[in-house]
Amino acid sequence: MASNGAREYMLSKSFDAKSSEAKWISLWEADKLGAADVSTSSLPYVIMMPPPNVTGTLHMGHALTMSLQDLLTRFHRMAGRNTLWQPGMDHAGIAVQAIVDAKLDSENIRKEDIGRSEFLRRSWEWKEKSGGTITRQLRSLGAAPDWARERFTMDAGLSEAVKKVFVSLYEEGLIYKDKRLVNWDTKLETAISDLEVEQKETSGHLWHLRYSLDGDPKKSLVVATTRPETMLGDTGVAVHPNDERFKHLIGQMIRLPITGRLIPIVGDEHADPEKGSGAVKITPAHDFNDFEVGRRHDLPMINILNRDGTLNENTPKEYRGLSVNEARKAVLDQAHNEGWLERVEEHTLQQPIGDRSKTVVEPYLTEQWFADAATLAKPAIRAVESGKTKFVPDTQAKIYFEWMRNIQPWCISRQLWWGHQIPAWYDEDGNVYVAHDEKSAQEKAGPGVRLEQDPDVLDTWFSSALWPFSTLGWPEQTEELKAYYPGSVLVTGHDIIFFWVARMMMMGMHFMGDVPFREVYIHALVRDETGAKMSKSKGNIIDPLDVSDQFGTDALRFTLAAMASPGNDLKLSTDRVEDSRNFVTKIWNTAKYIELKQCSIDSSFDPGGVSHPLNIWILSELASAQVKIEKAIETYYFNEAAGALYHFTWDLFCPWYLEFTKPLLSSEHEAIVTETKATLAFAFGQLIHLLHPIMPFVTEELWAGYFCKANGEAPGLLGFRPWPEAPVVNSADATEELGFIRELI
RNA sequence: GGGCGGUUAGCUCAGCGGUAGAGCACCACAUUGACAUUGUGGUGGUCACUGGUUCGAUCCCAGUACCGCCCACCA
Repeated sequence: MASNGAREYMLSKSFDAKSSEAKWISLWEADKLGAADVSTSSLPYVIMMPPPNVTGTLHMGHALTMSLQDLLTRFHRMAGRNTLWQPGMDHAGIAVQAIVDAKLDSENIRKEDIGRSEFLRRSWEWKEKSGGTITRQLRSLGAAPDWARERFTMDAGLSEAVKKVFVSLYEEGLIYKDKRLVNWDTKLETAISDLEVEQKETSGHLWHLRYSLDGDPKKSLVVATTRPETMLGDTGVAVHPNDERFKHLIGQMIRLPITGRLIPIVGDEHADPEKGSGAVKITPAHDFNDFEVGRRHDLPMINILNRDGTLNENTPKEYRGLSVNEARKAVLDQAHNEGWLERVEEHTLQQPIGDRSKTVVEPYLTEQWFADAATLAKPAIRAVESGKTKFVPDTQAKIYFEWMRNIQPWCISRQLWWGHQIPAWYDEDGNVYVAHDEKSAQEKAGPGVRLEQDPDVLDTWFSSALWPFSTLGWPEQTEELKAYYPGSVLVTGHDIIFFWVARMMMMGMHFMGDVPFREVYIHALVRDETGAKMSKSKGNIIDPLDVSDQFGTDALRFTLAAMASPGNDLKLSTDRVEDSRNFVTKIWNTAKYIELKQCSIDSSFDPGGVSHPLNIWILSELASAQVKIEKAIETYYFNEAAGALYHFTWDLFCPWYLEFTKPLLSSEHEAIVTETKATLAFAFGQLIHLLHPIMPFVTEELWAGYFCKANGEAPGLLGFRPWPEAPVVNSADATEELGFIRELI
């Protein structure tokens, strides 16, 4: 090494995040940093990336979850594990269909006119474009999964898994067709699951309607309703069997206004004497409670709605084709004019809204495919009870249990085109043949029978539920499946415990006989400044790429890690990111100082042989910081790992140690100078390793830009290097001085 | 109605049985010294409230208030 002090700076004045990021992103990929090696014997470490939807762009929540997963993967890779971070994307059935629908709308094209195959072609086109955007964005967050293994939920292989699972569950009686009320999205014209319905508080009215008894128009009964238009489908009125006011009326008939239909008064405990008027109208085809009452009393079920939510041919002529709101007004007008509108009250109610379409959801009587979730849930519940899968933080397990123990049948069919078409065929008599493909369906049906495939597709979450094993090649018994199932940890937000975690647990237990992952780390949701969930429709998205452009990806990642304390949602402020950016700069300048002092890493450096108390001190502080960091990462206390790195660097290493090295390095004792230079280089080199999982870019840059060059080593990726041992120092001879230093600081 | 979480400095948040912490903001001082994307020092807190356990509680327990979220239901 040159010792004339005239050597030029190798490190630039400041860290240029943008160009550095571009460089390392492509180098990591070229050198296959993320590649899992199924043939190695080292212990696997597996994270299944929650596949982002192919819709739109990544948001701050993605930035958080991806940063944490990347951090974990990098840490465990350096620690010698055979890591697989499995990337991919989800076809997001409803979301994509809604987007393609909207584009068609804007071109004044009806999807029925272009047909299913053209619609699918356009959807794939969207997928290619949007999916490319997302993987680019993922890369720019520093994510280095095993890109060669990228999967899409509608890949041939994954579709194969979906068919296999459907057929097999059907044959086991765990998938069945049933005619019952489902939540119906009137805009997208499809069934959706309970989970896809949001309740939105709206102000409305409670209308009291007076119905006359048949044959005795002087006697009447008042019912209260928030939805008067549904009376066109009423088939009864219920009163509580013990309600003294009404019990004598049970069994009598009412002449329903407008339709003139005769409907019975029934006694049912659903009627709450305290609520409304005490008598409740029963619309079995358009209300979940009324459906049950209708079943108990064998009332007819009259569907009054078309698929688009307008009134159908089961209503009087003048009502047909009206929207629900128009029909409501018309019913009320008529009631007012005819004198049976008793009174009106203000009333707030929860209106069901489809989470994708943001339009009204109607309970709708249709035939749909259901999965027997209660049966599938049982082993999945036991797996968490017995600790085969652990939730972190463990309070999240309660939420899982609560839902799983009260789980309802899962409506898995959707009246969409984009998705996995249901592998069921019907003959002309409506008999159903569930089979892997048309050929085997034909075999089941017999020769010459005309078959038509079910036009519906499966709920997106049906294929996502298989992700932990379908991505590994299942149903083939691949090497990957053997090596990488079950996964180590699933990292996700609490908003999809029900949607996804629960269903992966069910499918994993059923088809693999084992849990899909040993731990579920539930991280915070990133919220906006008011604490509201960020969402496109609210327009409160903070784009992580903007933040990373402004402050650098390392700064963003460090901020997210520092804020990721378990259990709490986090409200992101750019002040914090700015501070992290300053931290990156601090690290950069530290490296420049070390370079200026011409320190270089000596691979034979032995921390135990260091004798100057200051050098012993910093190495022992480094060791204790390192232990903290390792423990914090292993227990998912990312905030503590980030905090320990920050504290060590900014409160100990820079202001104290670095400052003290200034006089030491001008010492006349060459041994002290040599030892101090070596310790500086060693400690900082080690620090770069410890920082790498959180801040991959600046650490790679420093490793290659200074440390490798200074040592004449071939620059290898820092990400491939082994996680260092914590230094062990021999402090026996310096106990007093160490005590003094610690006291001082 | 059921469940979960929160309440700590002006702001965003850590901490957690033994003189209350960070960053930002604010104030003062420093400056071509690795670093102005800086350094040093400072202002600022009945740790929501009320009881209890304890030698000692911001921390544990019980309750109250307010805030947020999830689930269910509302004629």
